[in-house]
This record gives sequence, structure tokens and C-alpha cells, in this order.
Amino acid sequence: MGKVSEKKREKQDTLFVGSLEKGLRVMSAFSAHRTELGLMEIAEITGMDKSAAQRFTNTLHRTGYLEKDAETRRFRPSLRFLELAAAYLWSDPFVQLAMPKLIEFSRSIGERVNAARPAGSDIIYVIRIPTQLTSFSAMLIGKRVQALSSSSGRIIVAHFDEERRRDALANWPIDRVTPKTVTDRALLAKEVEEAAARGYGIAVDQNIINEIGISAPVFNQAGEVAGTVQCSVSHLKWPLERVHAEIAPRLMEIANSIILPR
Amino acid sequence: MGKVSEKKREKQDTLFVGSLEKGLRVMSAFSAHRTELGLMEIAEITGMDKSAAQRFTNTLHRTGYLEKDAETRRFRPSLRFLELAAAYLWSDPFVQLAMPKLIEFSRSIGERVNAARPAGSDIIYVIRIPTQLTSFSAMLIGKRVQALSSSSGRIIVAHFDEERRRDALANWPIDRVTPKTVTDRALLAKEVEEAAARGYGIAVDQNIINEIGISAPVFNQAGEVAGTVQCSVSHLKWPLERVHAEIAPRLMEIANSIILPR
DNA sequence: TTAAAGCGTATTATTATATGATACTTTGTA
DNA sequence: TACAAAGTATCATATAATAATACGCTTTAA
Repeated sequence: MGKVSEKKREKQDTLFVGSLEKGLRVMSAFSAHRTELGLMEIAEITGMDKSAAQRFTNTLHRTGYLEKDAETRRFRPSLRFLELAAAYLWSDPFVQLAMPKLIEFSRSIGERVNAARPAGSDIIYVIRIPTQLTSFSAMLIGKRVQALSSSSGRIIVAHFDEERRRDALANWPIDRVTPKTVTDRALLAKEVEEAAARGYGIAVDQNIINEIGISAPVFNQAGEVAGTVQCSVSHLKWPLERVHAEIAPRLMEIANSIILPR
Repeated sequence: MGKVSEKKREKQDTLFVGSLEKGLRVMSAFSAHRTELGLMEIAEITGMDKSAAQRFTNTLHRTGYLEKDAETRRFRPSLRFLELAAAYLWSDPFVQLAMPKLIEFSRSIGERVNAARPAGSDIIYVIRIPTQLTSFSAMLIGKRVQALSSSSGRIIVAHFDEERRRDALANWPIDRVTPKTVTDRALLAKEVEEAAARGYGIAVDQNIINEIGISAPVFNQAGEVAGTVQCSVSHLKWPLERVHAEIAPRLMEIANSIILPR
């Protein structure tokens, strides 16, 4: 049913090129858990028939966006995917402004430092400066994390107006990631309130055990949180008091020094 | 003329979806120097007429791949571009294997450490661990650099067989980037020979003044250079003797410890 | 060793879908 | 204020994408 009306809308709109959308769907079929896909898998994931998968897959291969293993005939993303990332990074003033300050901070603090952007009910990391060994995913640029389980997401929501905040707290997904991930929405509301009061977000053991995340907000001219600068430290090395006393103020200072255009 | 035969080939091949290719062309219109584009600019860059640019642009916008400034009506890459990068990074075993070792190395040496992959006559950076402030472009993942002007490219070419090496040295582009960029192909051949003899690549002042790049090769099962691990240091801080004595051996050790599949 | 199933590849007729010309609207500038 | 340039909307047409079908190869089970 949804599919029918969707098709109808597309059909009526001659400014929407369905083939492009399908090709993009093939590209985004690849992810952390789908690093290498065969034709039939792609067909299944994208909801296309074999022929369609064949065509788009072939086109992406010929244009250099997909690698094809000659033996297994399976596809993988190519370096072109990374080049697109470079184009994004050049276009984002937040990244350009934050980068030098975060490098400096990372040098002085010796801990992992990141920057993120809100993306719906998630955040996406746009800068990652690894200094300590952790899980691979904690070093990945472009990684998507559910907002409510991250320090960044919490300070973002904390600056929403009443209505949006209520909506986010009621409806945004909160899947359990670690045994300590807070999934109780009332508790989460408390966390967000505290973040609002403090001015920065905190997340303890939410995505990785023994990890504390601290996030300070960067505002755009409209006064919304357009991004966050973040630091991740080990609980064992950094008791909460020291986090509040030594890390948070410096992150806030960095965040405040970043003035975004428009 | 080339265009005609190209068109013909595409026309005959029903497995090639031209609309997708055009959409991709729009996406890749964005780059370091084209961070924000209007409709007409996109039309010009991609060689499309206004209508085509309108359709693809609109489709990319509606699917969330392009941001559109409501006031200026200009387009910019969206975070989706970064998500694709994450998919690539997950899929590349070299990145996964190299990452922890390079973080460790970066911590101990305190200098910028990178990894790159060959891409035609260029290399593309797949890992960047910034520790010292430099130009923004030197911190960018996905950044493309002409191979012959980089330490990584030189050690890659050094491991080519006779014929490919000759071809690369004769035909690959060598645009001047800094006043000291080596553009003399005979000199470049010397550099590559020396790299072959040493086992690692060196590039002094080639992309950034006062910068020394050092690259060690990582081989795949077929014995080709599939990637490089690299370190960038300041000439002022690191005289060449120390680079050879202290950095190169450690990079070689790291490179040798990375065993790529297939 | 053979049969069967599953996957990737190739070819085709059909028409849905992308196309590009044109006209309209808005924006910015002389 | 008027003109030019950029963005937006509409539409008839045929190109170019489609999905069905058939083929060949590899893997697994009988």
C-alpha cells in the first residue's frame, strides 16, 4: 500500500529520477555488517529483482564505485566512496573550524577527541582523532550512533524547545548497546535535563563499557545545536569529578570559540 | 567523436543505466574547490543541460544526498557522503588491520601517521591520524594525491615490474605543487630506484614545504603493493638521518606485520 | 557420479520513464 | 525600475530502463 502510493508520487513527479534513487539504494546497502555482497543479497536488501540488481550493480562497477571480486563475483565499496567523504569534509565549515582546535586539544589531553553532527534521531561523527586503542567502530568517520545513547545526542536534545524535546524523548529509538545503556525514557529525560543545566552532555558506559563521553554544543546563527565537540575517556583512568573539572570546561571553551556562518 | 562512440557503447549495453551514471557525476562534481554549487554550475561541470541538472539535483536532494540552502538555492554534499565512507572503511581489511598499529605508532612517535591506497596514477589516503597542526587537506581522509609526488606513490611504483614502472614514470601526471616538487622525470626515476633499493619511499618538500613523507609498502598475496603506511614529519624537527634511522625501520616493521587476505 | 538448486550472466520485446524544449517565476544587479 | 540570470514547472515524445526468460557455471546433496 505504502509502496503503491510511493510509486504513484514518483510517477507523477518528472523531476524525480527513479533509477538514480535505486542506484543510491544499492550503494547504501553496504554497511558495517554488509561489507561484501553478492548479486542476490543486494537484490534482497534493496528490494529489487535480480535484473535490476544486475543493472545497477554493473553500472556502479563500470563507473568505479564498486569493486568486484573476480572469483567470488561479490561486490565491495571502492575508494570512490572515500573521495565523496573528502568532498563533504571540504564543504562543512564546522569541520574546518573545529579540526585544528581538536587536534590541539587531543595533543594536550592525550585522549580520543571527536566531532559530530546531528542527523535525525542519530548523530554522525565527522571528526575522529584516535589516540588510545579502542574498538574499530570508535575510530570511524561517518559512523552513525543513536543520539539518546551518546553524550552528543543528549546535549543536542537538551537544547531543543519543549515540544521537540518531548517528542525526541518519547519516540527516538534507544536500542540496548551495552548492558548499561539507559533504555528507560524517564531516566533519559533526567539525563537530558542535567545536560541542559550543565551545558554539556555526558554518557557513561552507553556505547562502550568503561567509556565516558563528554560533549559540548556548537551553535549556528539560528541558535540551534549544529554540532558537538566530544571527548571519550576511560572511566578507570578518569573519575567523574576529574572529567567535570578538567575536560568539560575545556570542551566548552573550544565549542564556544567556534563561530559557524549563516 | 569520443563522445559518440561512448554513447553508442552505452546504448548497446542494456546493463548500463545512464541515469545512475549521471547522478554520480553530479555527486562527484563537489570537491575541494567546489564545495557549494548552484544549478547552472552543476550543469556546466557535469556537461548536462539545465533540465538534466535540475532532475538529478532534485533527486539527490529528495533522497538526502544533497543539502539545499533555502536562500541561495545552492547545493552542498550531505552527511550521507560520510556514511558511504564508513561503509568503505568497514569493507577494507587493510584499514582494519593497519588502524591499531598506526594509532600505537602515532602515540609513540607523536607525528602525523597515515595509510594510503593506490588509485590509478594517484594515491588516496584511507587513514589519517593528525597529531601536529598542518594544512586542512593533510588531515583529510579520501584525499587524492598524485602518486609520483608522494612517498607512498614512489614506493608503489618502485615495486612495479619493469614495464609498468617505465610507463608510470613516463606518463603519470606530475603537476608542480610546491616550488620543490620534482617534475623532472629522470630525477623522479632516480627517486623511485632509490626507494626500490631502500625498501621504503621518501618525499621531501613535495606537497608541503618542510615536510618529509616516509612510506613503507604493504603487499597483498599476489605480491603487489596494496597499500602503504606513512608518516609525515617536519624537516626542521627531523633531519634526514634521523628519519632513516628512527622512523623508516619502524614503519617497515609495521608494514611487514600487516598480512592482507587473498 | 549424477541431479538439483542457487547464483551470476546474457538477450529480448515492451512500455514506462527519462528526456530536453519551452515557458514561467524569482532573485539580484545595473 | 528594468533587465539579465538563475531557478522552477509543465509537457509531448521516443529513448533508455525494464523484467521476463533462458543459459551456463559452481556448489551441495543424493
